[in-house]
Amino acid sequence: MPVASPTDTKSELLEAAERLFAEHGIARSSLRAITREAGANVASVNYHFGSKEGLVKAVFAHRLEPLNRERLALLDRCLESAKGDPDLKCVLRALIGPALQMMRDREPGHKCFAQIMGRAFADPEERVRSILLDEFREVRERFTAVLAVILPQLSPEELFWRFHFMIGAMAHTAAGSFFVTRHSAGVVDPSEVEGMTLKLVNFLAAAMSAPATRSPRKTKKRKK
Amino acid sequence: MPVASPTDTKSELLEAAERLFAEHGIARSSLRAITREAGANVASVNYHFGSKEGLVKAVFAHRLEPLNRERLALLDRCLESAKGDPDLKCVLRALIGPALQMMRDREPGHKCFAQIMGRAFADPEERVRSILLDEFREVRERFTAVLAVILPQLSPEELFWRFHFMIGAMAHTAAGSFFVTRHSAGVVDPSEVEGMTLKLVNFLAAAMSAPATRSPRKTKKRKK
DNA sequence: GTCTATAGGTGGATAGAC
DNA sequence: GTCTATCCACCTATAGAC
Repeated sequence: MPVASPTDTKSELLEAAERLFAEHGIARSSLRAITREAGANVASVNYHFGSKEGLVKAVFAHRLEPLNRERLALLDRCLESAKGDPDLKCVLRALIGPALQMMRDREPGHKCFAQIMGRAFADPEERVRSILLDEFREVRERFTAVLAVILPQLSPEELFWRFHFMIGAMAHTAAGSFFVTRHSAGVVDPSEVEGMTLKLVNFLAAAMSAPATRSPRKTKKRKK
Repeated sequence: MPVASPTDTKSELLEAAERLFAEHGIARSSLRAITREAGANVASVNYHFGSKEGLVKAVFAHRLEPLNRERLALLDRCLESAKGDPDLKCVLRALIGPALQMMRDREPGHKCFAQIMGRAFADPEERVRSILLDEFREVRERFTAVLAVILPQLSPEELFWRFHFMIGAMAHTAAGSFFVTRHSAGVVDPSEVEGMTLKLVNFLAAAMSAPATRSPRKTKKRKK
C-alpha cells in the first residue's frame, strides 16, 4: 500500500483542532465543533486520540518537536560558525525566529499554531502548561547555558529574569495580540514577519546586554 | 446607617471571584464554585451583578481603574520633576511598577489580580480582551506620546513594536508564570517584587534605547 | 436580600449497529 | 473506521417562596 493519504480523518482532525484552538482557545473549542470543522464524526476524536486531552497533546507535539529541533539546530550553527565566541543576535534569532516564522508559513495550520503556543505560556490550565514545559525544557537549558557564556557579567539570578522577560516578549508577539490589529492605526503590517523578527531580536539583544542591575540596597540612590 | 460592612455579600463575591479567576482562569471558574468560595448562594451573583459577565467586568473595573490612575499620576510626576526632559526609567517604572506591585500587596485579592491581568492580554475570549482594551487605551496613548519624545530616533512603526514587546514582558511577568516556580531551581525569589521591578525596568530601558533597527533591504548583510 | 428548585443548554465520553 | 443515539455531569440563569 502507498503512504497514508494526507487528508485522512486523523490529519483532518489535527488541522481542524489547530484552527479552532487558535481562534477560540482550547477550552472553548468543543469536540462537536472540531469534528464538524473536520467533516468527521463526533466519536472520531475518541477513536483516534482517546480523549480531548489526547488530541491537545497531539496538536502540540506535532508542531513543537520540529520547532524545537530547528531552534537547537540553529543554535548549533551559531556555535560552529563562531568558534568559542557566539554572536548574541545569532543566538536570539535561533530562539525566536522559528517561532515567529510560524505566523507566516503558508502551510495550513502553521500560522494558527503560533497563536496557540503564544497563549499557552499564560494558560491557567495545568495540562496545557505541563505540555509546553516538557517540550521547552531542553531548549531552555541549552540556550541559558550559551547565554551565560556570552553574558558573563550577569549573575544566574539576573540571567534567569532576563530570559523570563524575553520569553514574555516572544510569546506575546507570537500570540498575535489583538492590540496589533486594533491599535496599530495603519502604522504597522503584522504580516511582515521578517521585519518584526529583526526588530524583536534587535530589541532583545540590547536588553540582554544591559549592565547588571544594581542591587536595591535601600540607599535611596537617584537615577539619571 | 453606617457605611456598608466591608464583608457584605457583594464584596465577598468580588474577592472570591478574583481568587478563583487567578487560580483556574475565568472560563473555568463556575458561578457555583465562586458562590461556594464566598459563602453565598448560587443566585447571588445574578442578583448583585446581573450575570457572570457583569461579575467579570466588576472585577476588572475594581482593580484597573485605580491601577491606571496611579500609572498616569506617576507619569505626570516624571514630567514635572524633569521639565521637558523626562527620564526613560522613570517613565517605564510608572507603567510597570504599579502592575507588579499588585503581586506583593497584602490586601487579599491584589496578588491574584496581577495574574488575571497578565493573562488577560493573551485571552482569546473577546469580552475579556475588550475590557482590557478599553481600560488600557488612555494609558497606552499617553505613554506612547511621552516615549516618542524621549526616543525621537524611533519611527512610529518601531516605537509601536517596542511598546508591544514591552507589554509582553510585563504581562508575562505579572502573570507569575509557572516557569518561575518550576524552573527557578532556588535561584530566584519571586516574592521579591522590588528587585524584580528594578531588573525589568533596567532590561526594558536598554531595549527601548537600542539603535533603530536597520530595514531588511535584501542586501544579505552580515551581522557582527 | 437570600434561598431552593429547576429549566434549558452544552460539554466529553461511550455503547453498539453497520 | 465510521456512524447514531444516548448517558451523565456540569453550566448559567431564573422563578418564586421566605
